[in-house]
Amino acid sequence: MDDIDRALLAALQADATQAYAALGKAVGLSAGSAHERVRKLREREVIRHTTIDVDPAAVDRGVLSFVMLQSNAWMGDPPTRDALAAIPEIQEAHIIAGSASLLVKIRTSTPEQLQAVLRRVFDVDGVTGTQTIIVLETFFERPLNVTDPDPAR
Amino acid sequence: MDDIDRALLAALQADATQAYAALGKAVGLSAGSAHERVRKLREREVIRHTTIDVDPAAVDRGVLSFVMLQSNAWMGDPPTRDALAAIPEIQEAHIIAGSASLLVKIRTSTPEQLQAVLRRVFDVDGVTGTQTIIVLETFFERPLNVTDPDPAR
DNA sequence: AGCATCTCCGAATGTAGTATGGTTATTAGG
DNA sequence: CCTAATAACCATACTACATTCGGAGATGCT
Repeated sequence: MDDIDRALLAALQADATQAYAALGKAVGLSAGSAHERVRKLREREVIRHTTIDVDPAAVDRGVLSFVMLQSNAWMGDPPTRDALAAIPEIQEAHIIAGSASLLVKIRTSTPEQLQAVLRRVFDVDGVTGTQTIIVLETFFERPLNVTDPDPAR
Repeated sequence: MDDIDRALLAALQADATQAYAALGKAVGLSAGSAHERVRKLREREVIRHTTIDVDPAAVDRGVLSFVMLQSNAWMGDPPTRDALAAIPEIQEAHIIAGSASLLVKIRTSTPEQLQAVLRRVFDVDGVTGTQTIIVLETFFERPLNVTDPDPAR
């Protein structure tokens, strides 16, 4: 994992459809060598998937919200994860420190649909309350930064 | 945007490297027709990018947190967006309704680095306070659901 | 210094992306 | 209901790229 690998990751984050010849040119390698490095990055699972970024509004998921869940028990076990994963509108779920215990990211078509999802969330074992944060506008959502050095090391 | 388009989106979300022949087979079309549909989805920008999913821990961004920012003025303007976008550790930034006014998603190598980022956030014009949510464990982060019908319509 | 390992390149082979033309299905209008 | 126009689909051909290979150079370890 050197600077070339990081440059390859950044280039692929920006556009994963480009040819290895172009990729190699961008980092100063031949197409074959670029290919070999990318293959290894996939093998090591530094690159986990190749995927597409879909416009939420175009598929009727224009309403974004974050919901913090209070609970009366430890929620870090598989049954809770599976119950949340079964709700398709939930895009992310995290266990958090602090007064709440879970944070989920939800995308729905309308606020009414959000209400329907919250009803399902309340049915998850252990959930005793919710606090909803409605997003009015998204400034940006971008790939994880891979190039910036870490000043601490 | 019919069921076939949605199936194509779902298949590409799962694996954007697969050949059009396989893609067509998955949705019941020839390779050429699948290609044509995907081309149009890109043209319409339903598909915004093709990108890779990088393991945060592998690039030293293993610490995830969400931070809510209080402010003493309206923060929905470009200067605020640009100031936040200039901080590479910030992966998402949203304007939210409620007592805070912004929510940002931050990935750092360590809690100490998070502290350094928060210092930079405080220097953004208008920011009067922060509330930090540390993520202990991520249950899942997955692509936007594109297949489930919306029961409301 | 010597050996092993790794990374690179350039050329080959095979596979997949892309463009084309003709056919069928779908829709709109008379 | 019938016709015309449009759009979607398929099969084929062509081009470009991914992938593999052998060999050369660099790097690091003993």
